[in-house]
Amino acid sequence: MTVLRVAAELGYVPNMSAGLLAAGTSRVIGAVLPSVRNSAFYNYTVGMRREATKRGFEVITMIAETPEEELSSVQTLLGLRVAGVALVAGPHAPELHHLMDRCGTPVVESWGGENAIGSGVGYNVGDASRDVTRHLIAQGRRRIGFVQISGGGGLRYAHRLPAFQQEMFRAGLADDLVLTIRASDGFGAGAQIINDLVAREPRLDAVLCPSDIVAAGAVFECNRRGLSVPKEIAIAGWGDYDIGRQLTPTLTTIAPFADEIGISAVSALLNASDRDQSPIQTRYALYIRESA
Amino acid sequence: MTVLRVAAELGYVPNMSAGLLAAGTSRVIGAVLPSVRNSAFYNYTVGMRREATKRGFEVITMIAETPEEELSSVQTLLGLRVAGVALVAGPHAPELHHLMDRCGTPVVESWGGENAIGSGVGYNVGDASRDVTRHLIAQGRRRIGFVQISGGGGLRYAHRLPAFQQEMFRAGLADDLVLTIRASDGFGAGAQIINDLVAREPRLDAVLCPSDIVAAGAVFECNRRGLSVPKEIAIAGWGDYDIGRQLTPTLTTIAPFADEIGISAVSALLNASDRDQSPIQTRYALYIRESA
DNA sequence: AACCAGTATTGTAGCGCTACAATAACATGT
DNA sequence: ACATGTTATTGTAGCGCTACAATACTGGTT
Repeated sequence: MTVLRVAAELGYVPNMSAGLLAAGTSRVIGAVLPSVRNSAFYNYTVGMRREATKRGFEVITMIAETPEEELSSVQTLLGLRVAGVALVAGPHAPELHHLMDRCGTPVVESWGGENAIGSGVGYNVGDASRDVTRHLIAQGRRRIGFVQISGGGGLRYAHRLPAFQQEMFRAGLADDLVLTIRASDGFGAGAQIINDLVAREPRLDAVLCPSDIVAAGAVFECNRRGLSVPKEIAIAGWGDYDIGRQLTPTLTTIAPFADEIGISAVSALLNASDRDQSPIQTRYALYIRESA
Repeated sequence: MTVLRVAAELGYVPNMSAGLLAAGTSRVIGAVLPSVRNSAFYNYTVGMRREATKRGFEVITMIAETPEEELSSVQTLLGLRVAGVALVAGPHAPELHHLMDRCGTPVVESWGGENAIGSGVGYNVGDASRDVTRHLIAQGRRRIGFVQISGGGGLRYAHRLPAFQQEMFRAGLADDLVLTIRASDGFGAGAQIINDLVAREPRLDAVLCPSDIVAAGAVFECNRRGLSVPKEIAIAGWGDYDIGRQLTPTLTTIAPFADEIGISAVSALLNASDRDQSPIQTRYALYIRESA
């Protein structure tokens, strides 16, 4: 036993490469993230780490902003012979599908569900979108604008718009007040969307934003214009970010329970033996606060 | 050559463990981050990836929220026999120093500088703090509150308070309006600090916040109280986060050029052969905007 | 004392590569 | 034709571990 003490003293760390090479399995799982600027992805990693630690695994993450970077990250991870790869839904390099099919390493794709690579984990974005829309309609809002995100992130939320339009149609309301912004716009988009939507519909009385960040930007712009939220206009966010709780008014939003996605992703990865390919649904909630 | 095509077709990825074991070196560098909830750390990883890619390396990151997690992350990375380890300044597990000393793997510690493990990379936090303080004093502010962060993150900013106090003393002003908040408080801290500081000094005319997030919270609280920013009270942030540009008023802040820290960290790691242990100073800037 | 099942110990092949030695093929000069 | 230098090809040891076979010890039976 004392040999271990001395070993530790000397800074010895077992060579995982060798161990892995000999044993053929490692206790490391790899996650590829498309940027980590928002707390949702952060919570996702927290969930992954919690579940992984519980089962004696470690999580290493690689950040990839483009499909090409994602592919090369996955190759690195596969080269390291990780026990599993956790992907996030989004546009993938075409080779990636092929690679994951043949490599034999378990994969999950989170935040998407639909025709995922490997098993899918995510919450029902369509239902969530329906919930917010119904809530706004029930409030008596009639001219509701919808803002969607283009580019990579947009893919994760493909079901939002159809669900919105379906609900609007069912209520006999116009569902064409739709605006598309670039994914990277951050807070700055908020001002833009209020300008554009008001220009198109002066009597605009609600906006459904793709994230709390955009929603916060929209609230700032409404303040500048002297438009009162929620009296004259309702603003709904998405993602339950910190800022939504602190803003005046606090933001009504969809909370995606991102940590549960992480937990389920790791579980799916490590139970990949039982070929239960049915997508895992995680929970979400509509938090009704002051802004809508 | 066609064999490579077939190999790729079959989803073959070279086993890095084997290659590493044989060659003794990998082209992967490992970074350990203490959470990635703010854009500063994100930009840091962007810089690291840019520089690493340029030199033909990959970056894998592990997130560790406690010194123990950090230690175990480093062990995993060392087990993987990465080419270098990039740490972020903060409280480390005592074993970590010892481990890094003996393991022979190059290390850098970023965001700190002072008595770093391995080579240090960071900007001069003291100078930055001095700059903001001088700016506030030059504006005619006299009763300036200073908010610091306790816990892990606080260590990265240890030089802020002394620099502030030095400048205040030099200007003949009271330097004891100091408040300490917990690192994790986010936006919520903003309200708290305005309450506490005003209670201690009703004629408070400026606050130096530890982050733009806290500063934004403070601005929100001032709005609620009907305190006009910057007319009655100046609010300075730190970190140049997105929100600071979008808030009304926009936030005066310190921009740390985090991507440069990342670039320098990777350079230091890969040039570790030349034992140039002198800390690397990266740039920063005081962005004077509306709030102060 | 001889036997056997059960347990602890030691020894060794081999994981998939890379580095480099050994060898083969070739060009050049006398 | 042969020696010599130069480049291309092939072969092989070994990186640090793990899995498992081989062997050495137990203690309880007959």
